[in-house]
Amino acid sequence: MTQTYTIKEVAERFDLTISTIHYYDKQGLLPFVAKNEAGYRVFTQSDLNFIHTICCLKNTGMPIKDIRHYITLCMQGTSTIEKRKLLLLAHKEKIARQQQQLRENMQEVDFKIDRYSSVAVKEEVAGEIAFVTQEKKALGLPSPFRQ
Amino acid sequence: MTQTYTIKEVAERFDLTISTIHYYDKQGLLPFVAKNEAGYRVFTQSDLNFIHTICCLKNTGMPIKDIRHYITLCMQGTSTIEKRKLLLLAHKEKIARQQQQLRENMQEVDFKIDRYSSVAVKEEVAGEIAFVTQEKKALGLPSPFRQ
DNA sequence: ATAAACCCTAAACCTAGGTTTATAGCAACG
DNA sequence: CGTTGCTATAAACCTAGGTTTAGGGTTTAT
Repeated sequence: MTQTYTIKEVAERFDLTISTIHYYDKQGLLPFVAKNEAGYRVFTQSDLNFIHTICCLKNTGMPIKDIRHYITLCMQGTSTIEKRKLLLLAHKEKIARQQQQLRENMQEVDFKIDRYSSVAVKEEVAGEIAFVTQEKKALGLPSPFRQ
Repeated sequence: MTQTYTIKEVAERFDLTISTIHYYDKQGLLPFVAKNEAGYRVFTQSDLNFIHTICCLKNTGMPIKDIRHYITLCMQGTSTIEKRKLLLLAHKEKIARQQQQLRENMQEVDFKIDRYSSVAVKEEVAGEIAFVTQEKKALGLPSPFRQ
């Protein structure tokens, strides 16, 4: 017999809550999930494949309405293949920009950590405080430190 | 004379809106920004340095309350250097996990794009649809395609 | 056959991170 | 000196992405 999964099993497998799956269904992300006579959702293996894709898009910051658009295209058969590809290519660009952004900011954080790891860090930070204070003073403004 | 900047200039430089700067100030992210006699914010060069750091932390997903904590530590002088360093090290780990997550999911997206770029894509997708439909049918469930 | 565990929907609620609106005080230009 | 533009605060409003609650069926284990 073909295996099926309950909503609880799916939630555990993808580290989602049952509520989140309900929410995704209501948002039109799970049109492929069927229900049994009792009205319970019945998840098949291919449903899990779709949900894996949904999580992948979600984890890379795609908004729910765009994921819905992608899934809707998938449900429309082979005629939408080119559209799906373009949608994913555009998303790939977005991911690449996120990666670039993270790389740049990671460098800044690393730079600060390095500074905080220097043997002369106390002197350096004290010097910075002195500079800021002097800059403010020259303008007749109060120092922001030790409030 | 030491240069200063208006809120508008700061907003433009960091690609924020004036409202966002007001909001950040209200959230305690800008305790270092002084005001002139008229109550206008006066931004110095070192204020811009702090704001640069704030944007860097924000762009890597640090929540506002954590940024506020970091800034508060900065305002308390050299005694908090170790705490600041630990805070940034923890954040660096979070960035690294985000990078790992993006890398993995990017691979999946690439894999899908490759599939959609195959010469036999139409046959492959049709086969997938057939498989899903058969799997559902075996369970007495309807096919989700072409709704 | 009944308690415990599980599933359903609908609707209210929540949080983060802003944005908008209303009202009013300065500033700079012609 | 008035008009236009910039700035301020407070408070209401907004959006995304869920979460919680309420009320009610279903399934499973004892």
